[in-house]
Amino acid sequence: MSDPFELIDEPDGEPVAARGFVPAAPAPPPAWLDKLNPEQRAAVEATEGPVLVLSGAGTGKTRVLVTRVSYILSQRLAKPWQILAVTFTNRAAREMRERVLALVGPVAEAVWLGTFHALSVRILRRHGEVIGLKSNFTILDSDDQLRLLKQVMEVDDIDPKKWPAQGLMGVIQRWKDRGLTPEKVSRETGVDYAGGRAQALYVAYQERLRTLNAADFGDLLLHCLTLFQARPDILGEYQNQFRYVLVDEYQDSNVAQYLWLRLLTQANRNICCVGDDDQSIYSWRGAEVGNILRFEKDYPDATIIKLERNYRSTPTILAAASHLIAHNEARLGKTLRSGHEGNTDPGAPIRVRGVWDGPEEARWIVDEIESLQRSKHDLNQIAILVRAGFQMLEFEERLITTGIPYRVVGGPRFYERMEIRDAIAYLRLINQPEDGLAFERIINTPKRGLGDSTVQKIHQLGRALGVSLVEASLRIIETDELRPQARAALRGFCTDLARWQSLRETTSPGDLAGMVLEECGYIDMWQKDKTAEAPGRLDNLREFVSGLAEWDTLSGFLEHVSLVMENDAANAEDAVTVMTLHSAKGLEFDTVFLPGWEEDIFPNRRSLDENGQKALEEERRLAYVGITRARARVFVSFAANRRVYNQWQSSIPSRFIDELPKNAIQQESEAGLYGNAGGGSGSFDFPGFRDPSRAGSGVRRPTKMIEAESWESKPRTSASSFQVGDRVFHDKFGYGRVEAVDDSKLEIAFDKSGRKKVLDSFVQPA
DNA sequence: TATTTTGGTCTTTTT
DNA sequence: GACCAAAATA
Repeated sequence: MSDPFELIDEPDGEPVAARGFVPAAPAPPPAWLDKLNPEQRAAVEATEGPVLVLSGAGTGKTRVLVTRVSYILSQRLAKPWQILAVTFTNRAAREMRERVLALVGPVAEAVWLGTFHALSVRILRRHGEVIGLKSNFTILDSDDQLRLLKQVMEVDDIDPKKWPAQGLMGVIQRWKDRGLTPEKVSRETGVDYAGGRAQALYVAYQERLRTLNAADFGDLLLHCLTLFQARPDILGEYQNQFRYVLVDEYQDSNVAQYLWLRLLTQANRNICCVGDDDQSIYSWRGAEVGNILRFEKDYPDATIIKLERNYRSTPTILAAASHLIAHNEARLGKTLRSGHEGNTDPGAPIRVRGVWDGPEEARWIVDEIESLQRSKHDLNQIAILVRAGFQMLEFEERLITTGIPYRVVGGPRFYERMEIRDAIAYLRLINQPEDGLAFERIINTPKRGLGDSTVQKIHQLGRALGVSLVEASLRIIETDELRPQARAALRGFCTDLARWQSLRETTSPGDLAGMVLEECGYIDMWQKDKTAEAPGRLDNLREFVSGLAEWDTLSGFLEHVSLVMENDAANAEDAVTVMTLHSAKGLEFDTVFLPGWEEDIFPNRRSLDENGQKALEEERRLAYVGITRARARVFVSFAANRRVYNQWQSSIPSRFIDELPKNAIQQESEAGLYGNAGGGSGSFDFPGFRDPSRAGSGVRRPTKMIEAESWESKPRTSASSFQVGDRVFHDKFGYGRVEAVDDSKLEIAFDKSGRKKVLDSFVQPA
């Protein structure tokens, strides 16, 4: 790629002049600036001083960030490595990098661009010794964290039934999110966990991490803060280096990230934060909307720019989203309006459909996808967005049976599979012998006759001598502590490990991994395994090894794995996307399906129970995010019955459905289900559901639901023990009389709630 | 030590 | 109903 701005200067290490930098000869404004609207352009050109860009959905937020970086480079306001651009997700970082590269060329490679976590790692790899981390430290995933914490709690005799490790993990993580090291935890919420020992356990946990030369996710930020505070000289270097700082999705930053930014920017204050309070959906993870709300207080001289022109969605979709989000009270207040002025086409209405149950919902959605496919729609432009991961299964099944290609984002992740984690554990141990968690994971995988008792002994010795498990193993095989069998096996393992370690310098990671897995017998183990999933696991291992070939250092690969838990290859082909609403933020599609709009699912019950009104508003923001992902078509659906675990439960349409403007939606319900078969829209009631008192009027006699059911290959449930005319009682709806029986589905005229379809397992004879 | 059985938990969202 | 961890059994 050409480089019109001649920016590939050799790095000079030290910035020429930290402040008052004026380009010798200002370059003419690049042509791509003209493609911006006035607000966007203002946000790009306001390079000096603090800037807050309040950017509604689809208003060109990423474009502003990308252009701003490019602008700073093209105007020679800074060298590439003097720009710090922070994103929230790896995907956002990748996209931003690609787009900046496209605008200004390969110089952009040198920009410090990445997630908070990735950038923190970069800093810690360099200066970690200050806070006691060697530069090859391991980053633990949540699995390892939990395992480690369990060990710590066990030492302290905490009853895992009473105080689950997961709970303490949450407490500690929230502390870390707020930038609290163990000493700083005082009267914070959560100290009374585990009978008031939470803080002591936090201390112990951090100590264990240190001896393992490891850090968890929260530590990456936290250690940076400690480092900056302990060594003003190092902080000063970074402050000097980063002349311009840009932050994406600022509304999702937590306290630790806020402090991180503040430390790095307090010298020259050229910070530009972009965010949207209406899309703040991570408070459960410690995000503080307060950060964006207090920006003006922190920087009284801040320039504030609002982006409200939406170029993504049809006016109908915008109207629906705006109407919905207007139900929230805590807002900075922005109004989205269409960026295409004079456009008279409002676009298709949002289709809202009620169905009988989950499988029916999946069937309807996939049918719609098929018909879109027939009319030549790009499958990549279609997404099914669910509230929670478990909802995805239903759609996957249906997509598989119909043969429509799909991909699941954020689903079962490649690197979390057991065999992959095992393989990684081998590599981790080779890379970093102190990694005791990796050691424990693989010491007896494949089986070497080194069971619990042996591991316990190694542990004991290790703790007594204060050395790593590998070191302890080496010592213990020189003694008679272990039985001859175990001793020989352990000796063999140690010898192998030493040999692999020595090969690390001379062998590529890919070759090394292949060799290790072969020699340790891991491949063999799965080949001997006759279970159904064994071949798949071998495939995964093969893919794993070949994927490794792209890396030239082992540590580089391991870092990638721990920061990017997804397998980002193999994503090109035409496929429908299935993912959670959370991971959909920042993306856009022509067509979006939003299933499961039912009370307790969406808004999520647990969330509401825990955080009440605040949570409801966050759920509503999530709905807003979902709708605004769509350019042209939105489909909302809800089912009258859901299977939860093994039980059927009847459900009520989500309150968010009522919050959509009636003139923007087209309501449709399954024949017989809501009494408006034949497609009359107009009224936005769902008789018999929302307003039981009116259920009687206009309810057409339900047609049989078997038609749909017969598609299922599942065996029929045995016929109901109820008969027409029986008096029954239902927990939710009270007393009633059975009007019709269809397998296990009953149609019942309830005395108080009108006529409903329910499953026989929910009623009892009255 | 290895395998089977039981019992408990899961379904909120992720770097 | 599926998955995991701990307990019981071979």
